[in-house]
Amino acid sequence: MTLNTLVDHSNCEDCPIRHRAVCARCDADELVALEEIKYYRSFEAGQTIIWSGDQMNFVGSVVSGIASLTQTMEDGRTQMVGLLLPSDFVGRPGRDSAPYDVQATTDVVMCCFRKKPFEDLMGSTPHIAHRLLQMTLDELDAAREWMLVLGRKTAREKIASLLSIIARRDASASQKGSSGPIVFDLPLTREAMADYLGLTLETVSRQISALKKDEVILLQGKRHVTVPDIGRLMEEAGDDSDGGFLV
Amino acid sequence: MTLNTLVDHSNCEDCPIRHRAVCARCDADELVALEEIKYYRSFEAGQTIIWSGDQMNFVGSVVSGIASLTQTMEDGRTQMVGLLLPSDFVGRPGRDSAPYDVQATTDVVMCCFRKKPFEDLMGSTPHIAHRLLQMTLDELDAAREWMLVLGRKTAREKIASLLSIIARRDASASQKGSSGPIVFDLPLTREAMADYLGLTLETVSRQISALKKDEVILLQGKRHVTVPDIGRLMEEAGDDSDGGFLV
DNA sequence: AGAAAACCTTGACCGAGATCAAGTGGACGC
DNA sequence: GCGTCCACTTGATCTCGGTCAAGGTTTTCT
Repeated sequence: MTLNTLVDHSNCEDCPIRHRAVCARCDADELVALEEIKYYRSFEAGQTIIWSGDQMNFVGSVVSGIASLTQTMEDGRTQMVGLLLPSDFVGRPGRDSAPYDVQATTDVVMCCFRKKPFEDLMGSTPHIAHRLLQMTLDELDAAREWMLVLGRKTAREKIASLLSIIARRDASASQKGSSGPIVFDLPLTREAMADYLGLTLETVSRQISALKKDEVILLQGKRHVTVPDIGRLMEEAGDDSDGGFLV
Repeated sequence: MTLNTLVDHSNCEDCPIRHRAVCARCDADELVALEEIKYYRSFEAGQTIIWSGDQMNFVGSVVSGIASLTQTMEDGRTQMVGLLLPSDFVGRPGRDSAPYDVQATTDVVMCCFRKKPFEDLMGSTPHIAHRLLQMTLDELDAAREWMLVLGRKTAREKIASLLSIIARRDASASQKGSSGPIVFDLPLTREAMADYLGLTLETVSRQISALKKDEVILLQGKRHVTVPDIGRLMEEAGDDSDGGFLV
């Protein structure tokens, strides 16, 4: 899923601009070229960034906040099909209309590039095209991993899977390497979690309570989560030992 | 889904070799270069083509038959995450190990390219890299469309969705354009359908019987299906009028 | 041909998760 | 401070699809 930070930032620490999702290696010329066609846009929590079917005249990446990709049936059933975290890429070079809604789950800042010049740049810069292919392959793997979650896991396993992804992402951001407890704030409402997991919000609530009761997680308030033992959480998720997810 | 024929073959009718999935426009030089590194492999129905985690030293495309991508949990629960039809591409340039099992659902012939030379070719031929990006984006869209099926549709809708995809693919192959009945043979066992839809085989069987009783489909034997009214079938699938699926 | 193995169907029953409904608790505006 | 709203929790009940079991049909093997 786009839950992964799709990019290796390790050799890119002092990148002068914010679209590191695209510039894996901070090549100076590419950065200058990108710099010239970029602009920022802000969105408030709850706002729809792109409607399914809309013309998309930009591509870009999330700078801060969390956006979600959702599909909706006529009768209102909705399924979240991806989460966009900071540095994740949005848009499909070569396509003109969006295949699903993109919504701001929290307040979001995006760094956008006008599509046409970006595509031109891609044509003349194989490195960017290659990077984009790698990112898209990662997203495809993550989407397929999520198909297993949606199709075959129980409600409890689904919740554990989601928490485990978020926990491990946060761990890699802050307490990387250490095997101590992981602490984070849930960036999603119960309803958003339900839409991601193919459940109802009541079931999400019940299963979170159950995991709390069994001390797989600790809660302070409704959103602040402590995971005392990530291994235990991953067992609950039914994942094989090392996780499988590309986080 | 890889259910789509991912490539526009329309201007490629007399393509002299079989990897049209890669050569969207039959550029002569590319074809010659690809020709030099290609070879064929055959697999029998039921055989595993690639094991999850295996080193993959080739990429390629399906020439005939149907292959499936599946993920399996330790306890044996399995979820099919993609169907590979003729012309669909297999492999991830730039990656060395396979993320899921690839199995021959029917007898399969694949046209393979050794990975290293193929990657070299990609580097020197932006056109191929671009094509591959487009194909991967299509697969990503299809995978996400399938997430809606897995997460939010009822058993009956799931079956109708699958039949509808197969029917429309077959229709575009044979009776294209015409609005008459569509006839095809199911290329999957009930169990494979169940694995694809996140159901049990009993439920698949029951729902197919129900669709037959309601005359949404007609059956001769267990596999030969007639769809008298594709619009009706798509209604049953819960798809919006024009389908959504990129077939 | 006959036996065995796949593959598929149908029935009876059960349970995980949905649905319906009420209530809690914190944030915010007045 | 108090009411209102929103996100969340919890309970009671129902239902869809899973599970277990038996039987039928087609294909394959000997």
